[in-house]
Amino acid sequence: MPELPEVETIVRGLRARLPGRRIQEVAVTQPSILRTPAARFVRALEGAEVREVSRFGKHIVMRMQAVRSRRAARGSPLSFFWIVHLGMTGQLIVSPSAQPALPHTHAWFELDREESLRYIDIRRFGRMEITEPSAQPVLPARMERHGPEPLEISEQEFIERLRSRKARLKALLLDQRFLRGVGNIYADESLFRAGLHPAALASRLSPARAGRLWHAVREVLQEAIAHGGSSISDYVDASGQAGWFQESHRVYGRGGEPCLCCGARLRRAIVAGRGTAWCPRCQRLNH
DNA sequence: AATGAAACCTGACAGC
DNA sequence: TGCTGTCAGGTTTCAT
Repeated sequence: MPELPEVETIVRGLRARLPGRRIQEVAVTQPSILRTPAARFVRALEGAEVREVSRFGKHIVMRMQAVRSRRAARGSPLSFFWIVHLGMTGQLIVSPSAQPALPHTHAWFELDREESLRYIDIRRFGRMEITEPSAQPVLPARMERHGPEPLEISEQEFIERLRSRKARLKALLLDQRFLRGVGNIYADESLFRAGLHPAALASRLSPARAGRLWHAVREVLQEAIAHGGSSISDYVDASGQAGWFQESHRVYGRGGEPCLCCGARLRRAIVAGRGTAWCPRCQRLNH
């Protein structure tokens, strides 16, 4: 479900309500969503305080201040990361505690002021974990292998990175080790805006065309964030509101329909293992 | 290094 | 009505 713009929208919502608050009670009813053993997960989070909410690619990263153990009562406070990946259908929503749990609610975090944070995930592809408490907590090794943030990488670095790879553009944009945060919707939308074919080989791209892709990716992601993300079926922000960038999709979900630019019939096929839509006239393979 | 397929899940929808 | 097959915003793992 959620790609960078959706996760960013959720993070902004959580950032407005969570920092400074303490988790009073944790209930996990579906432990398979956890990467950390359930007992350790619950023990670490109960009583811990949210210090900071941020995004790392498609991950929500919350820096938590650990409960002071009696032994470490005089040391400096320890913190750890609480990391959430929403998979395809995950939702993290702050609701009044009195509100009954919706179906597929797999974890419940009771806050103060009669509010609770719920984790809902129909398909259960999402995962949560916590890291070791430390004065200077570190992200899991798996995440350290991710590529740069698409909105932070410079045009020059993007062009070099792109042209050093042989894969198809679509496969690269989806590869989190190349760039972190782009998924199927924004890969297709970016390629359309750059006028590049999804199956074009990265190594054969001219610097100018690679630069166009850099601009297109930024533009699409920034516009999507400004529109609160794309809601296809499940995505909602931290207060349960849908986004509206799906109204601005130019190719995603429009296979068979006319191109908004030239009127040609948009194509749809599997590229890099994922459903892909593009305009055969605006996005040519041979340049 | 790159690609493809399969696995992990539920729900919506099309077709019969 | 109900069955079957296909598809869906993602990632990981394994074989080639």
